[in-house]
Amino acid sequence: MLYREWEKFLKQPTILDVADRAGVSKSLVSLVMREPDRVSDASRKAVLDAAQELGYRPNAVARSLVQRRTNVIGVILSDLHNPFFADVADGIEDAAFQRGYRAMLSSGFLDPNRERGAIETMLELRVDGLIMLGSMMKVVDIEKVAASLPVTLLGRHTRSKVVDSVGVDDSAGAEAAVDYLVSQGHSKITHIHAGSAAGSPRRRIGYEKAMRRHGFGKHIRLVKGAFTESGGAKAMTTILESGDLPTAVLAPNDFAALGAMETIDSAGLSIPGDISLVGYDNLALAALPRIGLTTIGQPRVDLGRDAVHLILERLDENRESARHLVVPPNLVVRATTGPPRVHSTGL
Amino acid sequence: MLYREWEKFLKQPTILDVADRAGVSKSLVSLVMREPDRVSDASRKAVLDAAQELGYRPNAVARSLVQRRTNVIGVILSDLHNPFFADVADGIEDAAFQRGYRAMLSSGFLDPNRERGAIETMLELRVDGLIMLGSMMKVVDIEKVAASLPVTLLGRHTRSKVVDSVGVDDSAGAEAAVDYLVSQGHSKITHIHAGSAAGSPRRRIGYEKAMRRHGFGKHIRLVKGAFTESGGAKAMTTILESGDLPTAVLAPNDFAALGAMETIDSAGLSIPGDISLVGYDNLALAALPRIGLTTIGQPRVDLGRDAVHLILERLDENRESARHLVVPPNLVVRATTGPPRVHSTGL
DNA sequence: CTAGCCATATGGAACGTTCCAATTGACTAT
DNA sequence: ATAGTCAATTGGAACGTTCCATATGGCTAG
Repeated sequence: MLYREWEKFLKQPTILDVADRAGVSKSLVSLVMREPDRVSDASRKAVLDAAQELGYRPNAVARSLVQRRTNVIGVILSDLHNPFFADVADGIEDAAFQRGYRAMLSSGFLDPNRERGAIETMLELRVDGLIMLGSMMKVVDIEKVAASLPVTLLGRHTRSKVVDSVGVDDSAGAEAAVDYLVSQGHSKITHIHAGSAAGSPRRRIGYEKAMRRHGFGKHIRLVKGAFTESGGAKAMTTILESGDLPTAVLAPNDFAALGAMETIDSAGLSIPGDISLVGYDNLALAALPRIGLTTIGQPRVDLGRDAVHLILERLDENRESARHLVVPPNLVVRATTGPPRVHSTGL
Repeated sequence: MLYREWEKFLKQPTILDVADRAGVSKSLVSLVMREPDRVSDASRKAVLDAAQELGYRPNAVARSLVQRRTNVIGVILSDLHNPFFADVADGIEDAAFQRGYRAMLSSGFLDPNRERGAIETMLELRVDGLIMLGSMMKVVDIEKVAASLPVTLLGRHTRSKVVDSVGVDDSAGAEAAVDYLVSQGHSKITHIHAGSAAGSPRRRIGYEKAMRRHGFGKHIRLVKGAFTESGGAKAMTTILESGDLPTAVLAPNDFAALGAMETIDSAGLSIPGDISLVGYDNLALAALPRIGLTTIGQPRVDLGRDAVHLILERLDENRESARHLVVPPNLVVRATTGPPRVHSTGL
């Protein structure tokens, strides 16, 4: 038993040890592990018993080497702290597991260089596919990676011919928000946008489109902010100082909405009494007491599942051409929206 | 070039391809990759150039097989969504990377069975060490795992002789909270606890100890809640309905504090005017506008770093006996605490 | 009694590295 | 000239699996 006592951890038993003890060949043991049905009852029992007694555990490293396949899907999260990514990662792990794969997560630390390093590690580890959540890298660089393995870009849109993508229809989300506000009686709806940051342009387009569709083109008003709390706060300050108050504000995401909320609060105005506020992303914090932010939700777990399926289509079904999936978002109504005060209901 | 066109992805070049092209032996190539200094300048350049031209990337799977070491540390997060774990994971990835290791994250989905499965996968993958963040499993089961590799338990205390642990001094944190409240003039401080849930007993002990130390033993009051928002809300309701209001409440964690906050709000009482409130954990949400929760912070990144070091001590320095690290927490003062109203300042 | 078949089981090569003992050859000291 | 030294390099044996072509042996049909 302790025949190698000088080793800190006992040498793990191999398939050969099991074969010896069971009195069969290593090939048979291997077969029992992979396709138990193809083996006679007696052998199967002998092997299984021996494996049990020795505490044998297949060595995935050796298996991967000969199979040239690790059954691992690499996932690079640009930011571990983003709760949106955490949800998506859950969906990924789940879907991967059900198809016999494992997910290996790694953080990109919001830094393209560290992200690049994380990818390099994944490639050395020979993961079978790569899912990038909110990557900070340039698409051309990602396309180079896609020469070695299937890559899916999640949460970013692309028309690439080699990397797949799955994203949310940001335009539709913004439209839904405007539609809802209009249904509540709003017409003076201002949009804080985040410039050309990922996702923002499409949200802006949806906003403008919906405003025009409702005949409120003249009320379109865009204020530059950012995807951050302070970006939202500054933009809101600009709006308040302009003196021309809208009855509703559509923020580019929940963080910005939070900043706007703070600004409105400290100006002594009420939400939604004076101004209705809508965020985007439906982060967990949007549901917190005292916050209760109306926002646009994204089917996160579905996104994860879809990303895995895209990888597996290339791996197991030999798909060659890129696919780009777009899933629709949904509106989540909470406490920061309501009808505008009567005197401003227009008409 | 496309000599294997039928393959979806080009066969990756191996060390042999590089050796051929550089006109040297495979052993030399291997040496260049590992210890470039031991090779003549000419050979080094030839090999590096050849590798570059072929796009060679070392195969970590093959290397791991022969070295019987993967240079990967497995990390099981009981819950990906817990922002506390995300911070710690950051610290782990960072520290591991600096020591030449990679971290492989996996979620336990808050379910002991799935956690068990995640461990099994890690073991098959032959990770070199395992860090468990907030594990839901029994310590005896984890100790069995520790027979195969070094295991560090993080965020849970244990006296185990085989698994290491690193945790926060929960008792000291609760003491610090009480000390601060007393310094503000409070004496009627009530503690909502979470029964025997991980961490709660120590926090309660710290509370009681500090209360006695200040001579407020008679004001010790414990109300059973839980580590959840609803748990905090219910406990707070109990307190309010008792009619005997404390001037300050120490919640078992931030979520519970949030629930308590909601209850106090809807009772029409003010924070901190009527009741000061202290949480525990310093989650990101504690810093949000409108929330501004005073709470006990934990040095998360340090925790991660320490956990990695514990693993590496066993791996690289042959430590045999278990170590249990305890790091001190720190108080973060925000808006939910202040002096009690004058009429209740006691004396 | 022989041929053929089928289910079951086997040995050896391969996967892409690292490790180690052994080889080479230039140079130095005698 | 000869032996010794040293740096640089090499070939072959591992590592623990899977895969594949082949062997074994009992059974059935002629």
